[in-house]
Amino acid sequence: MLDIRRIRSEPEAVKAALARRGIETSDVDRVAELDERQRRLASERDDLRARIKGLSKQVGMLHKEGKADEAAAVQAESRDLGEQEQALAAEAAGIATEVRDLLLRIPNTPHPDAPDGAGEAENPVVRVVGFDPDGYGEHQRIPHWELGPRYGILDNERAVKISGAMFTMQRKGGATLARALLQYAIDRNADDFEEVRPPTLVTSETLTATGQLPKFADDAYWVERDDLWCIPTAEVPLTSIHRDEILDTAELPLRFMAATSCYRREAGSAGRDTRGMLRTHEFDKVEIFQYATPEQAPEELDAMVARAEAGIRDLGLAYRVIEICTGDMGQSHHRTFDIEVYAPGTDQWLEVSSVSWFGDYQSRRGNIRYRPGGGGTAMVHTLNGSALAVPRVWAAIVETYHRADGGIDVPEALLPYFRGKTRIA
RNA sequence: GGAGCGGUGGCAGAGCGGACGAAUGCACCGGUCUUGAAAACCGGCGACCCGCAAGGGUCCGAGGGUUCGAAUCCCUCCCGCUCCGCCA
Repeated sequence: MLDIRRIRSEPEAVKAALARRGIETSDVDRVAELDERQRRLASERDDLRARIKGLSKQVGMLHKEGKADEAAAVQAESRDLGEQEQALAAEAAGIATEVRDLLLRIPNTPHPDAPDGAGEAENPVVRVVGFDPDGYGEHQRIPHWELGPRYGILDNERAVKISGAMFTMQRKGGATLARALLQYAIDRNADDFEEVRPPTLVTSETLTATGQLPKFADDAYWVERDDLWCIPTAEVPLTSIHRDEILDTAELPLRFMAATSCYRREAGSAGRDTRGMLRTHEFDKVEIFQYATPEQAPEELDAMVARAEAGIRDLGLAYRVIEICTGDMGQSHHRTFDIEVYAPGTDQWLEVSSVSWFGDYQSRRGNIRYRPGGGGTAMVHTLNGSALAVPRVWAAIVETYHRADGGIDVPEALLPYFRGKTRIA
């Protein structure tokens, strides 16, 4: 959520920033106009309320002095004002709600350094690491959706029987691999991030704080009977850990990580990437997250990208880092870097991590504050990123580590999690 | 799910229709004293909105209602605790 004061004081700058996303910005004007009206009404209401308070005190005093008829006259006057006051209050409250509803739907402004672009195709590649297009053998050019069934480590036919399209099931070494990747990602970030096992069913308030609601309700699974939502990412519960709290500035940055299942309806992409593990309704991911001061945020963003990157690199996979351009950014994002792993069998760069700085967009929604020096409170900044999202890394490993003579090796970094085995299959 | 009790400032906790944004204690900040610290004493100390300011307003779990006036009374909901029921 953008700061209403910023919209008041520099509406044109806000609109210019939003326009870089290629979106229509008339809502900003609408908000400014409604806000102005709301404040005027609220101010009139405040004056009335102050008069009523004064009159009420008089009534109390007059009663004590035994002047009952004078008191009755004042009461009558106050009652009239009360009716006016209620009408004004109702109107102001209605407009305030309207302003908030609009604000919740206006996306974050991109960071000045975020690259301009109309969409995905214009995301600049920041660096490519470990990639040699000619460095792969024929045996590595087989997609994981063929290798998986061949070695009995991926059984999507039965997953579909159990849960329907776009659900997957790993078995044997494939299941071990999926779990090992989570453990691996947790272990290598445990130096700086507190491990959390958060709830994965959350309330609407929680899903609103991070930005999925109200605009993207169709993308999430909803448990209607209890009005709870399945999290699309651990970002959601982690961000709300300190919702409606004022954080101790000395403790910032405050870092958390969690391995959870993530649930996505993929409503807009039915029929796309339906094979294998490229796009699934349910998958596991280790998320790293932090609350930081605005001063700390830029370097923490770089540090989180470096962590996510190192996790992929140390698995022996080729990857590239891209920066997300203004036209491709998520609603809540201020600045974002993605890491894409190279999967030789499918011959694709697969997004396996997205690391973002949200500014105070989420913390304003969630009312998460700290006390900067010099008094008062301010919104903290939030940052998060996938340390490792399992399915696509799984796919890249299975394809990359397929041996010419058959079988799939365990990447060296994962050996500690394979109970002495050196083969996934 | 049923019954009972409860939700007040960073924490504990009083207030139960009128001058209450709210006693008191702890914590915290500043000062006096001290070589320094502790103790003691003095002072300060919630968040938010509008306003250049003076000042005004909102907030006692949330939302409605009663009243001239609600932290205080009534209703609904949410959360917590205790007991019962059910149950990995």
